[in-house]
Amino acid sequence: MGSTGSTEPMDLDERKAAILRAVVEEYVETAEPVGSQRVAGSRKLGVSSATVRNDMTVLEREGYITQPYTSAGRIPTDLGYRYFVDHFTSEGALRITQRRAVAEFFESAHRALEDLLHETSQLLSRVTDHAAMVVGPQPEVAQVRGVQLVTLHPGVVLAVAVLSNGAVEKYTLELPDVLDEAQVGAAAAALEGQWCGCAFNELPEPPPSGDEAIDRLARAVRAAFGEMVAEHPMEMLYVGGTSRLVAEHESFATAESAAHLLELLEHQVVVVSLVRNLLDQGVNVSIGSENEIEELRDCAIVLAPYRVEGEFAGTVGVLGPTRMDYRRTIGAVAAVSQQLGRLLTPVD
Amino acid sequence: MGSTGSTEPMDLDERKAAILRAVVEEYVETAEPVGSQRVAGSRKLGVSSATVRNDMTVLEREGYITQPYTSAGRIPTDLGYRYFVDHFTSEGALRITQRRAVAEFFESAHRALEDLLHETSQLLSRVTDHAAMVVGPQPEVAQVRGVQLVTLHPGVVLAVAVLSNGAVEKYTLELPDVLDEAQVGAAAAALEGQWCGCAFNELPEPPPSGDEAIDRLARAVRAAFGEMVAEHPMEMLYVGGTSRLVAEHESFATAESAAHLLELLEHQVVVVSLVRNLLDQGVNVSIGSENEIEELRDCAIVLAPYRVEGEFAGTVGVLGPTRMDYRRTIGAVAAVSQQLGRLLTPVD
DNA sequence: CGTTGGCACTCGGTAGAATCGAGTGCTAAC
DNA sequence: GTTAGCACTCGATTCTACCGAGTGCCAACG
Repeated sequence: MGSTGSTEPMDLDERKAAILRAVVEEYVETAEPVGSQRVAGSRKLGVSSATVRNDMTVLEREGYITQPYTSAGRIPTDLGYRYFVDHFTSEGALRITQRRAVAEFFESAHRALEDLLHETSQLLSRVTDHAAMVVGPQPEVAQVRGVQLVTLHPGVVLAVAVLSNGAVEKYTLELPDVLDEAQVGAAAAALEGQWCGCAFNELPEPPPSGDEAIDRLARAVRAAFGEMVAEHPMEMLYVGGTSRLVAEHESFATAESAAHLLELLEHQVVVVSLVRNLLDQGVNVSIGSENEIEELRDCAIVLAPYRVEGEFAGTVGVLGPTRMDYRRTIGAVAAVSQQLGRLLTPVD
Repeated sequence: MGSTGSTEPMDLDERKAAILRAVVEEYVETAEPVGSQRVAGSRKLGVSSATVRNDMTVLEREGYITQPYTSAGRIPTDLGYRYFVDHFTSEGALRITQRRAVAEFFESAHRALEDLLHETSQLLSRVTDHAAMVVGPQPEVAQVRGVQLVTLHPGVVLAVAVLSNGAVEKYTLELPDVLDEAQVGAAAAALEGQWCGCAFNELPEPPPSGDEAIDRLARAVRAAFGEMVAEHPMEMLYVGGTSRLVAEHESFATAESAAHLLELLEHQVVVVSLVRNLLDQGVNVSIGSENEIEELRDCAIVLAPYRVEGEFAGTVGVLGPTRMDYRRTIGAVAAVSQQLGRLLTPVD
């Protein structure tokens, strides 16, 4: 377990690592600064509290733990949590009840994609006791399977694209021309013919037909879809269990910070790109000050991508206080991401 | 103003009404129990604090105000707020800046329906400083304008219905049969032909074709859509500005209650039916204990339906503490509902 | 030299006492 | 019916004393 040998700066001798581990676990459980006695007593280290104290001063000097005020117990720093996550977290632990909850959920899951993802976020939140996020599959890489244009009112056309991942993209267009049904139908047929099988983020120019009004419509549709792809990172974001953020507020500095978090989570664009950035760097757990966003200074984020047919499809994750049970959380996030990917992979 | 004459139990003589009004306004502003001096002083009642005290004991006996403990100032009861809302709220007041914010928002609004409603909820939240809800147009009453069936994988078909209000309903079907493109297309054409123009909640039985597999698919689609309508009250709910709930937590008993509210707001079904119930009874403002739901005991709900082409289409509303500025809130909700309805009404 | 027991010291948290003051109810006079 | 005066109430604030978990350091020990 305690990795020995390497001269990496992030390395501690075995006993110090065990002490750090004890501090983290104890603090996560009790939310109170943990003293040397508690560590020496409840853990089978076989050393006295004085020895633990000595090691603790070293751990503090190295930045793994800190004391909230002189002569109080120690609490982990972000660096301490980081060490814990990197070293003591390999076997994700998950209570049986939780594991069963996840399994049951995915057994009986039978819904539209949006509902499924939404409820997945609630499941993950329930299992981890933290706020949960689910980023839906990227529609960009999905292929177009159908195009439909519907006249809602004269001069107003709704463009609908059905994608291979089950998502439906749509855009309401207001047109300069008023087209009759036949013209709209012709445009739809032309687009569908050309776009079926194409990736949604690379739609080719529609072929010119005889009719200028039809072509104008077709080009408008393409422009609208192109803009959708470009503008938003269009992945849908589902957030569940935000109430846990405020229930956890003991762990946060003020109630205000919880409010800030809630506000942050309402900005899909921000969250989606945050998640994407982290994952691009290969990060699965981001702790406190490792986050660049100020509001997340007291938070930890645990992410796991899910795969469909071997391809990266989306991400599930959790947002909670740095003082969280990382083993359980990581285990739960991993389990859910895996099951979700499995469920979304067509069976045949 | 102070309605005179009628023998309704809910009636107060003019001065008592003025005192009640002062208590509400003062308490809403300061969040502190208001005493007789403050009322006598800051208001031009022309009576002494002793007189105010006498009236206050009456108001308390009648249940309009209460004191949190002996010999403290008075705070309004739910009944007191109710009287205030019913009598002093007729002319909705709205600050110029807010009114402009609403106007600007709806000037530049150009989005898909979902995005629009979502952002409307955020607007309303910003303007009122409370959590805001927007219930989307009911898809049931909308007419079908297009039907499409798309084979996602062999044996898995996505059924899509485009509705006249711009909404798109979809359902993923898993089939016993594996159909080829021609068969799926035939089924889609049959359904589209028969359903176009029909209300989404009253889709007729598809006509039998020659092919049993096609008919099975068509019936499955109808069953799926029928189930969607029956199961959920399918109106989409958009909630914005939940962070205000916890920012307001001074007004709520505990931080827990804020957590409960957040959880409640995540259950679309509950909220939608709550809103519907209130509105069915012609209620626009529901205060504290008037709500049947326990969690809303400290909350007030302010609602306003919006109309499209004269028809009831949906609802916008606000959820905040009972201690809110009702005049401003009611004004804002009314303004937003009106503008939203106007925007959704086709121009020509 | 690493480990351990002993000990003086620190400092947040809690409990209790004293105080303050806004506000009330009541009574008597206007 | 209204008002001034007055004794009284009670939450909020401040101050004090005290407790005790926990530390850092030192001297002794194997």
